[in-house]
Amino acid sequence: MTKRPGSVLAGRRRGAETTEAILHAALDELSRRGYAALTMDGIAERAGASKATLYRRWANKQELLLEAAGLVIRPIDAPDLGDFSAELRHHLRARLALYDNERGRRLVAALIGAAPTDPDLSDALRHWLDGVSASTRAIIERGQQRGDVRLDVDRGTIATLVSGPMIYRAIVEQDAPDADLVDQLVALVTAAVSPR
Amino acid sequence: MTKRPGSVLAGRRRGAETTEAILHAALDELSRRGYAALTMDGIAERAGASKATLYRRWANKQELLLEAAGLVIRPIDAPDLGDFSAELRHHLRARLALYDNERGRRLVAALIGAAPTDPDLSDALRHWLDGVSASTRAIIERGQQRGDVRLDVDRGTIATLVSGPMIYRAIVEQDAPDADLVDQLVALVTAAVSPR
Amino acid sequence: MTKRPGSVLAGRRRGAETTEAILHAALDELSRRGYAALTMDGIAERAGASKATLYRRWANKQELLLEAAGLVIRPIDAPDLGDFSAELRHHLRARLALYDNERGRRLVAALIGAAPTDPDLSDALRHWLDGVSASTRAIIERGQQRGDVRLDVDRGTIATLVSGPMIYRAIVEQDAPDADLVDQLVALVTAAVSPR
Amino acid sequence: MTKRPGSVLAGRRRGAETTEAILHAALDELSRRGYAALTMDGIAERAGASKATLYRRWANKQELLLEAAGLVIRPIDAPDLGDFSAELRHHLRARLALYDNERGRRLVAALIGAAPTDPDLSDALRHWLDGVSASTRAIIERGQQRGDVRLDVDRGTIATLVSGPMIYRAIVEQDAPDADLVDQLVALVTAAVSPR
DNA sequence: GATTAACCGAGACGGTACGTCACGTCTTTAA
DNA sequence: TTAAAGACGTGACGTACCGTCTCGGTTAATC
Repeated sequence: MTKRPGSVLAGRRRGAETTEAILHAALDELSRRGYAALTMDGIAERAGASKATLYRRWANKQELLLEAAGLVIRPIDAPDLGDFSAELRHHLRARLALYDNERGRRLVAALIGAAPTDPDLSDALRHWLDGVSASTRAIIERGQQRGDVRLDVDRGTIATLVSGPMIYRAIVEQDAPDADLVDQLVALVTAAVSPR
Repeated sequence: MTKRPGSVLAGRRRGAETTEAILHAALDELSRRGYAALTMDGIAERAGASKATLYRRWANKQELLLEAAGLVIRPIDAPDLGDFSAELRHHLRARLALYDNERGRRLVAALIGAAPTDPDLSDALRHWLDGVSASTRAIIERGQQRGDVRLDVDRGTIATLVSGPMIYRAIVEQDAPDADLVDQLVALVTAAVSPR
Repeated sequence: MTKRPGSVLAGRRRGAETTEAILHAALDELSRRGYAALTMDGIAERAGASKATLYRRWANKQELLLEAAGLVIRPIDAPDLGDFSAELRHHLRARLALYDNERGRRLVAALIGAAPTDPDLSDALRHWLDGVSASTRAIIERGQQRGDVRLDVDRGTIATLVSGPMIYRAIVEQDAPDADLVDQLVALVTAAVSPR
Repeated sequence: MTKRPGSVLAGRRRGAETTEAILHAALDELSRRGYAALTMDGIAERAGASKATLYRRWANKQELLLEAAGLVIRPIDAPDLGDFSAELRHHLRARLALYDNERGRRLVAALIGAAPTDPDLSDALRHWLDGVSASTRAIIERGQQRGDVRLDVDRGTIATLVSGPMIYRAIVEQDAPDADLVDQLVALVTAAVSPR
């Protein structure tokens, strides 16, 4: 019997592992069977969890997917390398990792496809996006401070200009963007924004 | 018992008006209630048709949506205007119509989101895409023949470079791309591809 | 031009062969695939006719089935043989033909099963029944006139008494009533109704 | 992830009240609207349950109806009363309850009508039948042991002889068999099977 | 022999019920 | 207290059959 109410760690406590197992199960199901076949029952079964546990942690399917996506879609840094072209190339190459596998592409496609319908998803997508865009804008800004980049270019547009083709290649053309695309992109943008 | 014709043209013909009513009902529902709320029953009811009639024409929801999308997503021409920048600007501005309303953006987002899962949708998307890309490539080719555009630029990459930001703005940033974006895009690309 | 509205009979006549083909197709389908699988489309196809032709002749499925049943369920005569037992035996043996095959049993079962729901069917069933019952009652009446049968027996009850077990064996026990059952039935009834 | 019990008794139990509500709803619908108008949606709605719940318990409409029928069609006892005629009369009168209302007659008619098509239904019908027949045979056997009934009568045939007219009156003639029919039946059978 | 009206096969159509499946909620038992 | 198991209401899916309706084309009675 010996009830021990004072004990802080009463009850279960295994929560973190379960959460991770569920998130990975979700990503597994996504890459194996595709977005359309993603079901909460399927994720629960693969995770060895119960559906109630899923709903205890996330309000609905979208929220779970969103957090799972966060495991894959990580912020990408943009270190100061002293040269605009080098920085941009470095940054864009770092982005390739997300798209070089079917799972990543499916994940991003799913987010984009569902976003116009789901406000939460939409917000999250926009937030992730802002981060990515911020890196690019920072690179441009440093370039402008250095004198590598003309002062009259619009940083937001340039950010859109480099992000667009990456996602377009990955999601619409459904092919992995590669170093070659990055290089051409860097060359074109560099030519366009260089002073004179 | 009469002679058995077995002819190809026997029996009542499918009503073209019904088909159109259904397709428009689908687009209506899409723009009013969003992709997630799209139901075959809903479309049938709005069209004044029966669900059986829908399934007589299309094997499933995706196929119907696909054809409905075809009504909105039309090929965009790229006439010869004698000048690279002018042609590109004209072409990109023509594309804006698709994205300047919620319905068009939702439609394209839905297609992109569902494509990685559905092979038919994927094919259709790719086909539409090829058409759009072909227009852009033709503009670049004419520019190269005129001498407006350097000969060493990769036409496919340029096509991706201009298509990407348009869709990115519309679908990911969820905002209508406007004449301003087009102008900046044209300026940047022109600067990048101009000889010397 | 010469419009002649007065003319009553002009135009093609309905084909008797088609009607028969349809009725036989219905019976075919019934014996092959059972009542539950009976569909108007199926009957039409087997008959090489069109559904419209079926509905031109019969208002609905029940009516068609009813007429088809009439081909199988024929009135059974009860000739005067000069002896009550002989007449009853003769009559009941004549009834066996309807039940000695799966089709007949299914048909009667279908009629009986559907009758409580469908008033028309119910009427038709009752009409057929009255005929059968009338034969039995006539046999009993002749027996009473001859002195073979007691005058105080209720003819209707005796009719029910002999009809009941036949149908019961066929439809409920789902077995063909045979000469043996008839003989036992005749013996029992004869014993029960004989004078003294 | 916790220990996986895999135990047989885990999870929410099926509500017995729900099951009963559904069965009664089915019988309600049957007696109110008839067999042909019986729909799973209708039953679900009347029971305040969902269609999914119906299909969780029964594989299809037939199986549900079958179990519902079991609530109405109960085994009928045949106690030893020391006298053949009295026992037979008692037993047959007990059977009247099933047929003295529209619902019971419709139910039995539906079972009989559908049985030739559906093997499960057929088995169930036969099983119920065997029970009823067994009671009658037991009555006859006791009669034979007492000397009330001749030893050379076939018990099975007598059982058919008394069951047949009851059902015939109820289902084919579509009228409630009453005490009068029972009395006449008893009188006739007694006369037929009495020694001498 | 030409006209013409009804017939015919094919099959589309609006309805309605079927049986399935996933969502998100809930209850039960065990740890 | 937290978990797995799984029942539950809801509502969409895609299928099947009913009885009705066009559509061309055929056939037989009347002119």
